[in-house]
Amino acid sequence: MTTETKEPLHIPAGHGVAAELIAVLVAVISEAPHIMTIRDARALPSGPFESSHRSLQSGLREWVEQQTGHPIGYMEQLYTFADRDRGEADKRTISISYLGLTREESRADARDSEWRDWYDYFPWEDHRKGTPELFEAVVAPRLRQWADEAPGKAARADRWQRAAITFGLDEFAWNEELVLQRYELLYEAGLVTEAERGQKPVLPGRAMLADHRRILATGIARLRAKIKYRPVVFELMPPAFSLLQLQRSVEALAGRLLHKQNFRRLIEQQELVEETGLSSFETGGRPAKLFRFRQAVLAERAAAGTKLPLLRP
Amino acid sequence: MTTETKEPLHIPAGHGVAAELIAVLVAVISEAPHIMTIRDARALPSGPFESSHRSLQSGLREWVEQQTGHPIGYMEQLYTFADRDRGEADKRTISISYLGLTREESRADARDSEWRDWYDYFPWEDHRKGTPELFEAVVAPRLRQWADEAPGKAARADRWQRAAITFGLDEFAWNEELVLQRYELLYEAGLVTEAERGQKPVLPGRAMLADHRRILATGIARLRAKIKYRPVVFELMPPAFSLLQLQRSVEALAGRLLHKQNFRRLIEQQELVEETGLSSFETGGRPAKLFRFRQAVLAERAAAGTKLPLLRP
DNA sequence: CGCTATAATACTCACTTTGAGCATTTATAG
DNA sequence: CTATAAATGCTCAAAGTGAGTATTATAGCG
Repeated sequence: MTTETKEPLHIPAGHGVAAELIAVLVAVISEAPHIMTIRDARALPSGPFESSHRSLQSGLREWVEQQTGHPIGYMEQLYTFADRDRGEADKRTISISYLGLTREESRADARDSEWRDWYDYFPWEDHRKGTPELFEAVVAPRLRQWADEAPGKAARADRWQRAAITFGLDEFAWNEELVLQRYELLYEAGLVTEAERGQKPVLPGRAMLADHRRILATGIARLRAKIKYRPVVFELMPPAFSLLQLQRSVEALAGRLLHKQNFRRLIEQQELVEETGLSSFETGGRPAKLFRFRQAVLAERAAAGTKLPLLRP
Repeated sequence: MTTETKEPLHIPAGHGVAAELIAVLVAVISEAPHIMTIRDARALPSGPFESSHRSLQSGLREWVEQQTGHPIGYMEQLYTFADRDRGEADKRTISISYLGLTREESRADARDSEWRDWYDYFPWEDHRKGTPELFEAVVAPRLRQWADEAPGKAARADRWQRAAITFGLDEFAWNEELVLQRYELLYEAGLVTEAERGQKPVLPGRAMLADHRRILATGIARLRAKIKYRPVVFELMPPAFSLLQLQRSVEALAGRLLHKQNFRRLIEQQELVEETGLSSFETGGRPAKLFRFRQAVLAERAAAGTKLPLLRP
């Protein structure tokens, strides 16, 4: 939808800026969440926005296909930010990031691109086997130390509260959605590599070029939030799947385990899936019925139900 | 948080693009939702992103203050899009839009800027007095007509279903969050002015320059969604307020009426507010206790509760 | 062939959260 | 003193959730 305007709203600025497109492309591969990477798994697929591109989305699709040989299915915009420090002095770069979901097709196109488990970059985000030992051993003590370094009692308490909330320490419950807040706090505390160039990282977890790891954190956070109120997981599933497979995928993304029976009840009562009539005999137990996603829900359920106490009409 | 990179990820594109910042600045004035406008209320505050700006956000703040004399409190990014059709041939414009919330201070700075009720632009969005007559009279019949114009039976049914869902026709319930979808559908159906330049609009509602009305729709939709799970309304309230005032503000934004007792229960059990000890005797009834927002919740409640059936640890 | 391990699937039950509404209290304006 | 307008309190049923227990269907094995 575009509108021509006879009178431009602004005189275009003299210098202009460079625009860059960046993709967080996600697939679930053997029950683990993966992202597409390039440059020895240290960067996300990206490239400049050019005048030949029809739109931001299509520009990004072109870059990703060119760099990874992999097409994107579902896409949504993540965030746009401007960097002061890169490139020429007077030239700013604007980066527009997108979240993309796809089914892995194992087209081993190489081209310096590869799928990587996203927990390689954020080991502290996987709580499927309970709270990682990392927490007791490193995260909590180091954050405590960082909090104690603050000048002033109030500032120390404040730092510790922030740490406790975002990492689920003390009485606070773990909240899997706070991926970005956690990364930024670790960055601020100097515990991840991008922060201290050349120094040995305090925490395990692969670093990335520029702020790509931060963008990845943004993407993970968005996806973890979104699976709760929109049927996006299905973009990551094969055409037919068992309910346990579906559950494992959600668990992989959320980084936590779910209650099996209640998970089924949720899926069924929301009528998100329908039976294919097929079964899978591959698990060694009772065969699982295979389901497919009910495309109709995309139309029916335009949005989630309200949380406001509405008045009847 | 910025990271220097010795090797830039990409060689900046030769031509570059122009970047524009646009604000949807909201305030609630006498129980009606308002937005800040410029140019005879036909445009949103905006201006080019320049190399002197420290960041996108601060650039936008500068423009808005300059154009309207009004500072912004809370801000969040809305969406970024690229337009082909504006400006020079080889020069693209990237527009980055923000949602801003503020308390109106009635600083009548004029300067060609003014607060306008957002329902001036979207009369069909206000359902506080029930479904507007507009629906029976114009919206429904015109959408029916538009649906019937589609080639092929399937396409006709499809169009009508989309219309029914987004506008709450037939059996579908009204969903106040679908502001953008509704505007885009009306645009597609040729019922709003930006679409048919020079023609008389079929629907009432003030048009805007370029795609500013679409950006406004995006902002309203975001805000209507967000008030349900984040305490953002308080950014729009005075320091002390009664619960009914608070309710009226939410109703103004959502465009629907709420159940009074249940609304209070919600606010109270979530401990969003605390008593100030003061009362308001201005309403002619029993005096209302005045409350203030509990700043602490911003820290405590980092995010909403889960909707996934978690397994206990 | 019957036994065992592994899942899938079914059903239960207490508890919490909502939607809807009635009832009571405390003001102001005549 | 009375009518009116709110504010505030309280109840109750229905729906939604968390946490289990119980039953059914396969494959693999001795």
